[in-house]
Amino acid sequence: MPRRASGRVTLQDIADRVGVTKITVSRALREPQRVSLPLRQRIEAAIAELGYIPNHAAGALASGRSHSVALLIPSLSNAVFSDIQRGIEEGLRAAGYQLLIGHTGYSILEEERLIDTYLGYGVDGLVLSGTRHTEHAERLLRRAGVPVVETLELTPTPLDINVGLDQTAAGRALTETFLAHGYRRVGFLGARMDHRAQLRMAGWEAALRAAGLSTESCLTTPQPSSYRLGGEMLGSMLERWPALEAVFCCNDDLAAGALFECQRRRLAVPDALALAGFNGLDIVEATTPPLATVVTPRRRIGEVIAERLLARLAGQPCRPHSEDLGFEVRCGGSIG
Amino acid sequence: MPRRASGRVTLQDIADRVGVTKITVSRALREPQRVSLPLRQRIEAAIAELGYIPNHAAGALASGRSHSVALLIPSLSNAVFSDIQRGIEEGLRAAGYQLLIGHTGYSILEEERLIDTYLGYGVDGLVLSGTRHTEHAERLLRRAGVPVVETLELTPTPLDINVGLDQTAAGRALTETFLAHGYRRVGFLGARMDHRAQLRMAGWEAALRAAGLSTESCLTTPQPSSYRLGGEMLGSMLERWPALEAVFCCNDDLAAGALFECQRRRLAVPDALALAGFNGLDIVEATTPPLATVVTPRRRIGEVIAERLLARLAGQPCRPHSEDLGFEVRCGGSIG
DNA sequence: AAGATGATGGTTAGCGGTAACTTTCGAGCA
DNA sequence: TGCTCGAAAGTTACCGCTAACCATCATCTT
Repeated sequence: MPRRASGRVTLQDIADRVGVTKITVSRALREPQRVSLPLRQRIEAAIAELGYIPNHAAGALASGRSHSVALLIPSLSNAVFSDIQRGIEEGLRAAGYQLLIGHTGYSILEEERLIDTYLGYGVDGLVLSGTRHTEHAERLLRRAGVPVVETLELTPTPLDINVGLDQTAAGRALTETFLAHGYRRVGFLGARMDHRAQLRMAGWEAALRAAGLSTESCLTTPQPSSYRLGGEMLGSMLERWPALEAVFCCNDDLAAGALFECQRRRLAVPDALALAGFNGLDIVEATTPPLATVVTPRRRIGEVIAERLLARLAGQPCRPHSEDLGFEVRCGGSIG
Repeated sequence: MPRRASGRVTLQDIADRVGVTKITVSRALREPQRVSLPLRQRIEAAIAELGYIPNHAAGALASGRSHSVALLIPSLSNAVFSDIQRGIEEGLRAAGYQLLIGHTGYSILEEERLIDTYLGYGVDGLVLSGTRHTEHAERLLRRAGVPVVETLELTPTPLDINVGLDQTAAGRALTETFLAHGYRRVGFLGARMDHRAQLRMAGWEAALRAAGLSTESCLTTPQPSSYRLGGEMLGSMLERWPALEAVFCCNDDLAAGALFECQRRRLAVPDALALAGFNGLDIVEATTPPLATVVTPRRRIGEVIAERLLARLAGQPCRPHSEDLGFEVRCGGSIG
């Protein structure tokens, strides 16, 4: 009895070809040692010959496992997320899991939509950037019964697994480095102002408050970061607060843009103005002077996520918890 | 009869709750106008109350359509791909399609694996970066019966839809711009050396050959591009070919790294050395001087991909073809 | 008033796999 | 020789959903 004419090759086609039942073919693929060698070889030959593509939708439906994990990231062009992705992917691949990616564009609504989609495909785990989600998304996640990782920032109330670093402490530490070098008028320059940027800014404020200094010189925008924007915003800040001695930019891109603007204005860094960024991307070492920054352990975060996820997928239970992987303040040459 | 205790909420649970059959619930979701208003409202209430997550794996299995499209990209951190992604996503979302992303790390083997995975999930379309694939991948794609887009570069033998630009012509045009400005010793600096980098290099060679000039000053590496690497490689080139007048870097990151290195060496750009990159990313306008580059219509490429894909998904047939969206050479200030 | 019509909802049969149990059969052992 | 046992393959049922067809009933026709 022929299968639907148009359709793709199924297990049944392979089975017919070899003269066995489809469960045997299924086993030859998933548990080869359970099928005798000669038969297995004939099955493999038939698979190659007919060009069989396993239907994961069907497999996931029947077994409840898909051997894939979804990672939802706010931005594709931000190197922060690509480092984390690499760490996760490397760990998962070794265990036979595929990493699927979704792009949220910093929108928790879009995140919700993707959570729904990927859970609907039956992914075995989910990694989210950040700890803020829609109410509906949290409900979905709780009911889903799969391990969920929230990453980058830390939260006292993790949904499940939380791996990251204390963004506020990092912002504070960097600001205190400025203070330790004698700077007093330290501004904050922020773009996008997603939750992590807000936390860093809170750290900046806390450090200044603790030192009894003004937190007035603060310029933020919801626009996405770019080199151009960093330059423009630095211009605005200098115009508005000419006595500014140092600027903490909420990420490296903005800081680099600010540095380029200083170069155009022939404003010496760090003598006339000190600068710092956040993340420790490639560019901070390329500029002259190298930029001060907070180096975040992104690769390591990805690796730890993969480890924790695999442990859970292997059946190891654990209760919600946070892991703080720390950070490192680096002075570069832009704080002097 | 109770459903499995542990499991998630299914259509049947909603149906039981409301007192109808599951097909009615299914219709309420997919074709609301086919279900009477009062009943629909009761169904919607039950869905909200019980927290139903549709199982797309099952839906895709039963219907053969998943309302999702996969995009496979070589690198997450490269802004080139994020621009394309944005263009595609915007177009697809309006039509109710989800864009799923896979990361190949410039490996066609990994690409093959992801093609297999996503086809196995029943995606309705596939967008690939580049035109080179494994033999097995091409076989899978041909059999899959879904629209396939190859993008960025052009090929005389597209699998299906091909949208991009002529990388060789672009490399040649940029090199000819150097020549038009009187430069004679024009080097090529390339990293990663994926297929597109090779095509650009071929354009550089062709332009120099046509002008009867030497193609000796060429330095390439399989390492991934970075600012640091651009600086280091420029150093090597200057050491080896001190008389070099201009360098065509195979992308903007390398060019920026090279420019930073020139600044460190107090080598005036473009007076002592001219530089150019490729792609037209944000950074080329941020540096001093702005970098010469080839601006590629990435966003537009993404939009056109979405258009073509949607036309095909709506049933409009078409035979394999290529679309050339062109490019624009921009001199910045680094060619003088 | 009888049949045609359209709106609404139900029935049946799968999509392509896998889990769990069962059958078959030859080897090993007392 | 009779029995147990394990390896190898088969049977059955079902995962959650949708296509295609069918049943029902109020509303129109003429």
